[in-house]
Amino acid sequence: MATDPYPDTARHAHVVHALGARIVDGSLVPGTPIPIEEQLVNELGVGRSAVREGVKVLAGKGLLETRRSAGTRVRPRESWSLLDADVLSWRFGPDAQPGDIRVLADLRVALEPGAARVAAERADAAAIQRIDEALAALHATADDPDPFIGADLAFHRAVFGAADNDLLLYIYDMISIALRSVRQVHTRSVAHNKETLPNHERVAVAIRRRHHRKAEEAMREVVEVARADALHC
Amino acid sequence: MATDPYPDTARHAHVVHALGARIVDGSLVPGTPIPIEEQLVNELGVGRSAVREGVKVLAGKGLLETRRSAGTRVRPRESWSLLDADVLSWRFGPDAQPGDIRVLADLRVALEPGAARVAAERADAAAIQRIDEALAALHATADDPDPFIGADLAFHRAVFGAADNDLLLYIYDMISIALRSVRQVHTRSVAHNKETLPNHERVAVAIRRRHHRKAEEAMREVVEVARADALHC
DNA sequence: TCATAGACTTTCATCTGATGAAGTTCGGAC
DNA sequence: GTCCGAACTTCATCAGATGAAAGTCTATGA
Repeated sequence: MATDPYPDTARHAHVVHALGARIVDGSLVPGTPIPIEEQLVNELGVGRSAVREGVKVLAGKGLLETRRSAGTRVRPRESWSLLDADVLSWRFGPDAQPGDIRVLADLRVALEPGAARVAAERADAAAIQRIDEALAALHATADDPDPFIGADLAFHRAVFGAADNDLLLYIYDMISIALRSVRQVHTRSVAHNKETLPNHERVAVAIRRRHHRKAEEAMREVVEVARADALHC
Repeated sequence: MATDPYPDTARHAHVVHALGARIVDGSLVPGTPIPIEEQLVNELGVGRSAVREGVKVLAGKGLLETRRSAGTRVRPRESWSLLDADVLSWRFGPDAQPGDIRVLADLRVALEPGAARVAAERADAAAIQRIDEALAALHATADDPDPFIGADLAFHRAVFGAADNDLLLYIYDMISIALRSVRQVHTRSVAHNKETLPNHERVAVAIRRRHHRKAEEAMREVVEVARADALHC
């Protein structure tokens, strides 16, 4: 059952990861019963408590469903907590599906312009300053593909933070988990990076001026370009 | 420790709910250690296994953190899985904070216009038909405040469904959990309901015609009105 | 042949006790 | 006053026992 990223400690976390990853990547099909507790104990080399705790965690994320005496089965995909950090990292692993890349890119297009708009409505001085700082970092790293990714993520996070909405920020953080894994989506050439700077600048300026329409449009430009890049590769 | 919605069975679920609700409503402050296992066993009237399984589930949702020999403590709010179905239902209970209503209304403004836009880009014939059916149900229940709420939620869900993006749909389903609880956000007068019909209609028509700009604008109108209503009350 | 009641089996649910490991605390030596 | 270590606290995990509920099989009667 693959390698074990949790050597001695955190046995129950090992169970969570081992089963969770196999469910999300499709090895364990929804509706199918998973091996019985005793067999998991043998396969995973942990005690029954650890198995049960792990299974309960996955049930809490909507991936599993236990029924007394009827076994434990994988729940249908509609029940999964798709924006759970673990579920996302299992899904957007090193080799994510092309379809998932599209989902991610579309989600940004659907979400980020609106978030920029609300940010322009709600941003206070401190939030605006954080955006400006993030923008400066963006400019500073434009020649450096690797740090630029982090600066880019930080910029977008600053925008979401300015909207003063914890649910929105949470959504961004989850997107960002996925983005970071499938870094191709964000790994553009230096030329690409420089091209996107003016758009980012326009986002920051528009928010600073509380111009929600312009903030939204500028952000749309940013994420549309990112989507085109992502789908092109 | 409040009443028990889980009488005999599902002991661990009782633990999850009892602790989770108290964490999210602020009774248990982040950073504070919660009672030790033995005490929880006594307070909650369940065995140690049930307590441990429940605590693990909450840890999986980012609400708790256990450290061997150092107790179990409430994690900072930034770590919570804010879009988890349980966390949302604890937060947006019968008496949600006014600030949370604002967060919800803003989130819709940030999200739904963009979702409608992507829906207009991606909708296939079946999705468009589902939207039309939902629109018909909306018209049919306009005089009936209670069924109208359901029809409204169904319409918006159909729009999100048309975007062919499971993450987006998941986000909507979570929003919908919150909306359903704080139904004031959606409980408008019959007059209000009738006023909003043309806007919904415009959303449906724009998506049918693949006109993303109009779909977005119409949806913005819908959620801006809803926000104004929600913040006004 | 077929339907059905009841015994049997499987499998999760829970409790309990025992052992271990890793922080915490506190006293004592210097 | 500072540092070391022993005692203590508290979670981590295993193992065994009991229970409950759902499915399965079988024998019986029509």
